Amino acid sequence: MLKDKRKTYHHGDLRTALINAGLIELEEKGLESLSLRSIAGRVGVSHTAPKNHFDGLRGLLTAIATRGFEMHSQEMQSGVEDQPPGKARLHAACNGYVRFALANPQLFKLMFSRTLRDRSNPDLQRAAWASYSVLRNIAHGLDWDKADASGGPWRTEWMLWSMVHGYAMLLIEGEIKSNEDGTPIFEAAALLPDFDYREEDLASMPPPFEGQKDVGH
Amino acid sequence: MLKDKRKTYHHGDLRTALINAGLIELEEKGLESLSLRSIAGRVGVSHTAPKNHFDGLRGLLTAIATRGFEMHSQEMQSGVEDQPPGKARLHAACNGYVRFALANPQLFKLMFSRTLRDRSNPDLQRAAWASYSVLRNIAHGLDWDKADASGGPWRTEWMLWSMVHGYAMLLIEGEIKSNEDGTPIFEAAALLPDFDYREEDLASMPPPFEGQKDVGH
DNA sequence: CAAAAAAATTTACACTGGAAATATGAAGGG
DNA sequence: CCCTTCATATTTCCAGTGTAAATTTTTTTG
Repeated sequence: MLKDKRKTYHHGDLRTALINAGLIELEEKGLESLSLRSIAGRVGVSHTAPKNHFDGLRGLLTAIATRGFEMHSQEMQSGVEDQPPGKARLHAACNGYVRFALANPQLFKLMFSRTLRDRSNPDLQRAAWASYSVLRNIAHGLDWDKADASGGPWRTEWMLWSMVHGYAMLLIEGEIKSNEDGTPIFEAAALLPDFDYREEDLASMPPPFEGQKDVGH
Repeated sequence: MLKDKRKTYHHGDLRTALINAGLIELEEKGLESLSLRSIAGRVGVSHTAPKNHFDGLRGLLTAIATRGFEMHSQEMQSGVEDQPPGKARLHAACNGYVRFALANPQLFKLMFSRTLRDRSNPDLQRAAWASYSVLRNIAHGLDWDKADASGGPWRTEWMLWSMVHGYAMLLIEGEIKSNEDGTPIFEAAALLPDFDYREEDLASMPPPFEGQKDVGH
């Protein structure tokens, strides 16, 4: 009765236990020195036990990254829903993007590391796309000063994404200095150009990266 | 006479040989699977030989990153000098920033990895500052639509840096898709807001991150 | 030419992730 | 109830990794 795992299996729900332990170890030890053995050890199983649930370390990292994208989506979405449609939501989404990165720096870096995770994993792709869509859906209504000029509709969302992602990265890596409590000196939204905002339909938007229709590169 | 190393030392200039070999191995094997032993092996020395010239793997990576920032500066500077002062130079610098990152993705990631290099190294700091200064000096003349509003003078340069850095990162990691030849679909400059440009003096600008005066955090 | 210092090697150690064979325990069928 | 089957976890082993200490080799210095 001490250990009440309600699972029917051998030892319990090792899969999610490993992901949870991985999330903790990740921020504790850092992405670089994270080890499969220490994650397994934290759960109390041998270092080869994860093999039954994940395709090696890479597979576990992929699952952790997937969880990360789900958290990322939620962090942005929660801030967005409080705000009225328009510029306020855009600002909330951008601030949420950066807030998540600063709260989970190692996880954030893992999520965007091409080599450490398995990008062909469908769950990961779904979660990553959902996360990006929060930003994308809000960005679509924007009418940007140069929007009619050179490029297709991707230009505005890539510009937004680049800005907010770069700001998060530079803050995490300590290149841009932040307040003593870790919060950025400028909110992400303070770096944005002063967009005009207009509502439009979302129909004719192509995907911004290899996701959805384009799944599997 | 076959091996004409004009150095007076024991085996030659092992220090720069290791850096050069490291640069090659880095892009060949990738930042994650780079190994001190394989770098040393490529030069033809034992894996503990680097100890005499660098403070462990971290020291070698720091030296490689330093070299990277020097290359980065040059890549931006070369593009800038051809252009007339003003917006053209800004665009050239931004394009150079991203061009370098795409040409040396692993090196670029190393340069901005807080944990892999030793940020307290003075040579690294100097080189990183010089690289950033190219962008910074050009950014200073910009009068941005919200420049008078919330923040100090850092806001414009951080916005520029974030945008261009994020774009580079997302391209490198394959999140934003590029042309078949690897070049980006949009030049970095095409993502910039339409700045007004005015000349001003550079006197009252505080440093944008822990560099220069602030050396050593 | 000898002493001192620098540079590189050898050896050993504590780690890592992965593969293969083995043990454990739960589920399903007679 | 027992027996088989199969998923799960462990044990053992292996090729790597970076680092430290002692040792050898070479260069520089006096």
